[in-house]
Amino acid sequence: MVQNSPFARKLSAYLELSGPDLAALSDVYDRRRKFPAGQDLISQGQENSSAFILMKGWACSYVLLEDGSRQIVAFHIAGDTLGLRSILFRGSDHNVEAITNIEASEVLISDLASAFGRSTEMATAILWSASRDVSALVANLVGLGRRSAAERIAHCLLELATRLHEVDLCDMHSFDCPLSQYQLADALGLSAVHVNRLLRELRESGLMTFQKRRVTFDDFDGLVAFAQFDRTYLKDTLPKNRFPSPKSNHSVIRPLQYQAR
Amino acid sequence: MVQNSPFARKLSAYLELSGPDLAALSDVYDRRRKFPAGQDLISQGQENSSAFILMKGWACSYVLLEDGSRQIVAFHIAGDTLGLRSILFRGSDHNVEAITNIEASEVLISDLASAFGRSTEMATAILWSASRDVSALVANLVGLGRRSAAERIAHCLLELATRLHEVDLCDMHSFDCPLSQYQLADALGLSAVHVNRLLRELRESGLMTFQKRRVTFDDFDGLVAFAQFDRTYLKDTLPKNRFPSPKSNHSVIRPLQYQAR
DNA sequence: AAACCATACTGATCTGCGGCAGGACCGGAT
DNA sequence: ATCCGGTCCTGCCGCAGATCAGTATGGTTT
Repeated sequence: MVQNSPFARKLSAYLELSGPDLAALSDVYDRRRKFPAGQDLISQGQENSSAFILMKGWACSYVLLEDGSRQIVAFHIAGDTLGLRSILFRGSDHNVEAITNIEASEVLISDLASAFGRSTEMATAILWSASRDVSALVANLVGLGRRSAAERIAHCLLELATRLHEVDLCDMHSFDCPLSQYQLADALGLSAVHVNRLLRELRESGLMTFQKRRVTFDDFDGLVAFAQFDRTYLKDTLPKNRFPSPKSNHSVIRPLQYQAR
Repeated sequence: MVQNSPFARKLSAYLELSGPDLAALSDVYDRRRKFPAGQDLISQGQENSSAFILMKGWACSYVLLEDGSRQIVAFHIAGDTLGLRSILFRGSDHNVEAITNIEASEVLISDLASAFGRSTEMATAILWSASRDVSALVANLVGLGRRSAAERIAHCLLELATRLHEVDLCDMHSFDCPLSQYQLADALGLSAVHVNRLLRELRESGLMTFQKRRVTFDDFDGLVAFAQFDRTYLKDTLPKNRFPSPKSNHSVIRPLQYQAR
């Protein structure tokens, strides 16, 4: 049950979780909460905000600017951590909003401390997981800076597909996507109108279709080429297995076999 | 000596480093290396790449795209960590280049493990430091998505000034800046030509001057308003002091007095 | 001193994308 | 059935910023 949770599955790409590790995670899962679509879980400036692990549904992190425009920083799906930075800071530097109805487990700072105390590997696994999120962030930043609008759209949806695939929510041909064109625009630094136009162009060129909350890749290879999507992008972030195995007897470093999944 | 290193100073905003902690850091500092301006310390795809702590000079992280354009992801100054993600991954997902001649200390994965094993606070302090870097990344991403070119330039230079101020390399009125207009353009998603024009406009409007490798804020308050620069931006990332103090007797959590510096 | 190269700087022209305005469609509330 | 708010879709116009095509300047090498 707990082993099958999306977060445990993510971490287990890095190390094999032991019984006590899983028990610690299940403490967190007991603090499960539901939020309706549209509600903010975390607000900018809010002090002592919580962190969460997203169990079900979609969410996004975003920042509001003084002029009223907003920039979505990341989309989150099952297994992602939400607002982990915030619990280390005095106040949150971003908002997190539920896109669909969601279920999320609250993570207390004491959970983090106990996970870190549990074993060096556990601490490193969490740092590793956080680092993957940073890699995604960097990829988005590069897109915003140097890719055309159409490439950004294609890239974003390909990346989402890849991440959904990791938690078995996408077969790499099509997936259900609850995002509105406005949300896509806010994530990609575009206007909703322009997103609409480009989606039509992508559809007419036979590369992909995004209609009725569903994304379909009509010409996957063509789309990958068009978006200059790096298929190895997630593979590069696989863990090294040269971590020295120290005194801890809780966890066993798992050899590199993640690719075979 | 070691206490005065820029990285130790950064971490000591979070916790008071104990003797053994400092000793561990000094091991790292023994592996100090020099790199000439223009050289890559870390290359995209490179396996088993190292991480570094930048001791002196400027560097930047960047990504190259297939079409030859590049996006600079972050500028690094003294005290910043370089390529920390890479040592957790199989290959680096970005390049790191020396902008000036630099001195950097190599960080081995065993250093990271031993720092994590040292104490829960040490592990959390490193996570905290990494989280601050992520916050800066998010701020850049927001700028690329939603700010005008001139705002981005102003914002970027104000942010650099703030960070330099933290390590006593800037008096918040002017600072030496080794960046070329090309590098600024690559960081802000602009063409060098346009950066040049906008720097002239900023100069003519009396807000700031960037000439001869030196940035001067002619009208600091005006510039802050123009760039919508959030002065509290770094304050929000100050540590909480509600971390539970556990078994470790190495380090003492320092109360919140960082602002008073 | 000549040659070279990197960077700074400028003007003319082109274009990708935003802004606005308006219409179609749909599901939910009354 | 009617209203209403949200989302999708389209056409037109204007502008921010890219691209091209240079000149100027200052530092380094020979």
